[in-house]
Amino acid sequence: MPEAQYPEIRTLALFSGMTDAHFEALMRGAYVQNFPPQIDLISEGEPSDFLHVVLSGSIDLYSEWNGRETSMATVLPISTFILAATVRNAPYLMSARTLEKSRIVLIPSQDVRAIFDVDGNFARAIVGELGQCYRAVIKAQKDLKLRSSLERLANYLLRQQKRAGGAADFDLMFEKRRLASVLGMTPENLSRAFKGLQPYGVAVNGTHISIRDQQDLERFARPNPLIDDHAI
Amino acid sequence: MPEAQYPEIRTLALFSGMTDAHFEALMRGAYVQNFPPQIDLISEGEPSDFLHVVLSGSIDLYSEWNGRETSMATVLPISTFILAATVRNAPYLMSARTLEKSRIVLIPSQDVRAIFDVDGNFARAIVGELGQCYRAVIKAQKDLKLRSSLERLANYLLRQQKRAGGAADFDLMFEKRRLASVLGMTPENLSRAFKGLQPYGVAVNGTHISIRDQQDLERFARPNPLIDDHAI
DNA sequence: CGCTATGTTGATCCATATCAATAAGTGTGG
DNA sequence: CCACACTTATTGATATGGATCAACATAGCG
Repeated sequence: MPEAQYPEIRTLALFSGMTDAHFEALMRGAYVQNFPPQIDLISEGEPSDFLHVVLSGSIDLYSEWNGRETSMATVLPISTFILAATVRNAPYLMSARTLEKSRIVLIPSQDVRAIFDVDGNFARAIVGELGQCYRAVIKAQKDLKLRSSLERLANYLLRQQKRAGGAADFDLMFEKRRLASVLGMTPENLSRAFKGLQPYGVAVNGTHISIRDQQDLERFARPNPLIDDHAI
Repeated sequence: MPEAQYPEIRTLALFSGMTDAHFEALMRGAYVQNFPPQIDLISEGEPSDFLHVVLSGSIDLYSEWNGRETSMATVLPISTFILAATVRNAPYLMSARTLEKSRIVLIPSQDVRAIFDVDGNFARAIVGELGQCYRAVIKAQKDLKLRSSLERLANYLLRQQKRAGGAADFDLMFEKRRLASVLGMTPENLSRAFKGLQPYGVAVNGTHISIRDQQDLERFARPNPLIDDHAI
């Protein structure tokens, strides 16, 4: 793996605390690859051969059952995915595909486990990461079980607005078809849900969103830090 | 904390790999307490002061939002809960209450974090535990997003049957009211769902379940290891 | 034994899915 | 650059899963 890739990976919380020797041991077997859009990287059920790091682009984590499919999450740079499967040496629970042209680092899972076994700092960093992932899924599950689809959309928009810097106008990060799946609804229902938020000052034009009266939308959405705050 | 409690906690995967010195340091600040049924142990949003270990009884993890409530999971002996909040030093995302008379060990979270900081083996054990918790929630989310309530119930019954040893007859572990909440439906809908499974050979009498033709039920339920296998 | 919580059943309502048709983008090759 | 194909988004009509409301039955429990 080319030395030029080191720095941006090294700065990830997951890798920043380990010794140079261990980090280089990890990178020795790793390699970077560019993928076109809509390429399947992994399929659920396969053994976890590689820990993946997204350097650029974006990844859709999805699952299938009985002919149905749902988007579970989106991975954006710079972060890792399928860490849990790697450390547990268990099969992937989700499939992954590129959403756009993406640059991915592949680190052999056995190398990750080998360093994990001897490097306490790396183990602690993994705890931090897994703890965060776990809490993110719990929040997603609360969102699903406690809110209607209209409420999920409203809170999603408020979260995205915050991510985009808090301005009243921003753009959706991915196509509505996928947003619907992430939010656990059909595209048709999402289309109607956007209309359902018009009375609360939400205007949609393609991927562009305007939130006219944030107070008003919040009164309806009732965002809650224990569901919506990504930092906690 | 009385010495007599040590062994059963010590054998937990989470604590079995650490040195005696560290384990005793953890136990020094810990204490055991007996709680009656229906007692709130923690509330979501509170700082994570204690890591909890259930020695006997059972615990309901639940969440609330906007006047609604949902059961997220049930904790059975002998296992820990709210580990993620403890290691991240973050507020609880779920509330916990006893379902029956329960015996709980309370270990100060700061002690857990202190040992975690110096004991690599403990850190690795926590990775194992968190990885498993994370994967369990992912499976639960797939169950919720990919299956109808009837399918969730059918697969739940098959999982419980396996847990109970695989016999055709077994008893539900908790009341239907709570089961409905865990499965993400109303009690009325659960009642009807049980009827809806009669054509597949499911008979219900109070908390007692009989699965007349497992093949038939499985043809409907289509259990999948990547959702239903707790071991993977 | 009665009180209270839980479970069942029925009637109805509502949210969301499904089906179908159209419109609007988006990319491709001539 | 346009015409075409193809995917995505919207809109309408309808079906259905599941929630809600209400009445009643049942089972624990003091």
